[in-house]
Amino acid sequence: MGPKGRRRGRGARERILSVSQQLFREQGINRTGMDQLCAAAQVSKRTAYQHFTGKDELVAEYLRRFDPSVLSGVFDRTDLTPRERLLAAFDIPPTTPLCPYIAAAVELHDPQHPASQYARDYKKAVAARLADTAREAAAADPEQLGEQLALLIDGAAARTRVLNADAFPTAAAIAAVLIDNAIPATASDDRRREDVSS
Amino acid sequence: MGPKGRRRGRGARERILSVSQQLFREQGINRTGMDQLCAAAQVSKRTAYQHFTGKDELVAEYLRRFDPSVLSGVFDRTDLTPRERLLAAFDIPPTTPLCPYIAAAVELHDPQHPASQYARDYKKAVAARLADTAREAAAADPEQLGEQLALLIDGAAARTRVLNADAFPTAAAIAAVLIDNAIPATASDDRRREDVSS
DNA sequence: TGTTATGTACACCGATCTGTGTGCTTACGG
DNA sequence: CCGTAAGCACACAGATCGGTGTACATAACA
Repeated sequence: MGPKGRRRGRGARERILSVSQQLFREQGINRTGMDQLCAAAQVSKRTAYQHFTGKDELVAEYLRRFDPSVLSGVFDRTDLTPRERLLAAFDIPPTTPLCPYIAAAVELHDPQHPASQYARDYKKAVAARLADTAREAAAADPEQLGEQLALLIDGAAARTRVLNADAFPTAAAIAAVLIDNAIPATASDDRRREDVSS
Repeated sequence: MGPKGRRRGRGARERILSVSQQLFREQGINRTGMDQLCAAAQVSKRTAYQHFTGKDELVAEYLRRFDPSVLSGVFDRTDLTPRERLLAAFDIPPTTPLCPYIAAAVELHDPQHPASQYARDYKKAVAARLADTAREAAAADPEQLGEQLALLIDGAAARTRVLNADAFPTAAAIAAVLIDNAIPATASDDRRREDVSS
């Protein structure tokens, strides 16, 4: 239990979760078998099932490893004004096949599945964070703006997947309109970055 | 080939496609086996594979049976002004588990799959129809508005699925803002239906 | 009457899936 | 040095999957 023993594979559990990030995103959850996953993680199947009671638990745990990079990565940028932070949420699609939460909800197809429940919680949390930031930016109705921006993000993610083309710029354009409409022009930052290209 | 013979099951093909609509939507594509599907359609598996070369073809064909009810159902309403038609596209979520095109793209997970390709075509067609209607409504940039509204619809669909709560009202609110911004107030119809409740 | 589609019933194939059972190896801790 | 625990290799169970092969039944048309 303590941080004593255990050296063999230097953290089989970590390796399993690590390759889960890769394989579940690249191939999908259903199309990634435990055999392949364990082989890629250089872990025996027996060991995997000693760390996770089943694939369901593994999938749920896999989903819980995204917040730090995505969610916090945007909202913790103190160098940006709240208004800029809201827009920055649409600049994160460098190599995103599809929001894994949406993918999991669709693939598992069971709202009661632990992973589906977590996906729901996560989406609510993102909307809440957006609402908080909107409130910081002195938006008229922060909750509504947060929910609207969250919908835009999901729409861009889904549409990017189906069309195989980046839909985030479109979403960002809508977001700009909504933000301008919701935040009074007398707000703290009305300095524009129009001509400050590059 | 001709419309002559064939009486046994009175259209096995139709029954197969009919239950596909139900089962693929209720249970998902991957979780619906051909055995179950054929049993529900009261069709022998052998017959099914004489009508469709494989499940892939069946899935693709299954997706092609939605346009009439959804797409045309909204755009062909001549009783509405173009502006109202754009908004009416967000009033169609009576019993929609999830847009089947998004679901298929995620579940099949192969952009080259016939069904995925059709999903792409369909989404483009919807955006084009929205753009046409936007042009009818004298929008400033019809293509952009069409793409934006399409994104809102997809966002509402995805979010409804993940959160298990209807997200179309939020999308409709955004749509109203975008439409008001894009269509000059001097357009043909500036009659409001604010107080005309029920 | 007989031919030809069309469909049925049902066993069956090989592949793949999640999950176990079993015995062997390795490394650390006393 | 020896016990213990973590891990490995590997076969295997049981289920389900997509898809086929085979033999038989029915109905329309000649």
